[in-house]
Amino acid sequence: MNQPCKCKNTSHICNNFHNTIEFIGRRWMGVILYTLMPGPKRYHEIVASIPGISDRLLTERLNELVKEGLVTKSFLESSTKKVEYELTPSGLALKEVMLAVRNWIELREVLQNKIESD
Amino acid sequence: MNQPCKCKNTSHICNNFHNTIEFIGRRWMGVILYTLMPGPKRYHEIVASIPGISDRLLTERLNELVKEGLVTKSFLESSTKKVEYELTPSGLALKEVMLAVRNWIELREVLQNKIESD
DNA sequence: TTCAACAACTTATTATTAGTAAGTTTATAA
DNA sequence: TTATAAACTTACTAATAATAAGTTGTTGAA
Repeated sequence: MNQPCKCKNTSHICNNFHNTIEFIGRRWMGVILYTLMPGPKRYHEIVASIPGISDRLLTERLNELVKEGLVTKSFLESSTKKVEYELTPSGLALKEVMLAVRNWIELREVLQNKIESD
Repeated sequence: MNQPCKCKNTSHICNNFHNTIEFIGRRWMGVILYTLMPGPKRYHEIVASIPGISDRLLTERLNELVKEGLVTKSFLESSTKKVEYELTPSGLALKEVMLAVRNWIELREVLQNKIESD
């Protein structure tokens, strides 16, 4: 996804930032990462915890996450039909971003209410 | 975008979280917000600081931001053809999220290099 | 032991979103 | 007064996502 950053000497926006925020903002990506935060999950467990997601998109998003090194896929019990997905250290490190988003949601509610009551 | 959060009593993922992370992750949204962080900008200044963005999409994203109360649009000098876009307090509060994303990018580089050299 | 249901996809088709290009309107500058 | 620029708007094409159905191996009950 990203190259080593060379943004020190330009006035433009860092491409890594651009790529990253749109990558984790792709449809379902955020919630997939979020459900994996507590620990590894199997495919159908992810489906169960994300109402509305289609299996096609889930497969696609999980593949992208594996490709980017944020998630690992492992086969359980030497079976090709039992898989488990788990966040890598890089993936787990996104927790800070998730928390920042959650904090913002709460902060925003406060700010909007304040404005309405002015 | 969001409703008051009722997630305390469900095992599912918060819809506000889902909506929010995909809203700020829509194409160009992140970089538009990022360029507005230092202060208000005129339309053509935003175009100039985001290489590759089309004016159609920029207009669309700015309208969405205004609608969500993250940006205000004001007309300068009683002219209909000079506009300025500025972050609201809610919009500005997204800075924490942006910083978390930037931190993650750096952290990830460290983690990936560490893994490669193992 | 076979038949049904499940896990984890894959393929095909339709709908939504984004990108490109050209046109519009008011304002300013030469 | 004519040209250029600012800030859109419209029309059309390309890319991405959603829906629905089909595939392949696995497990579990009758």
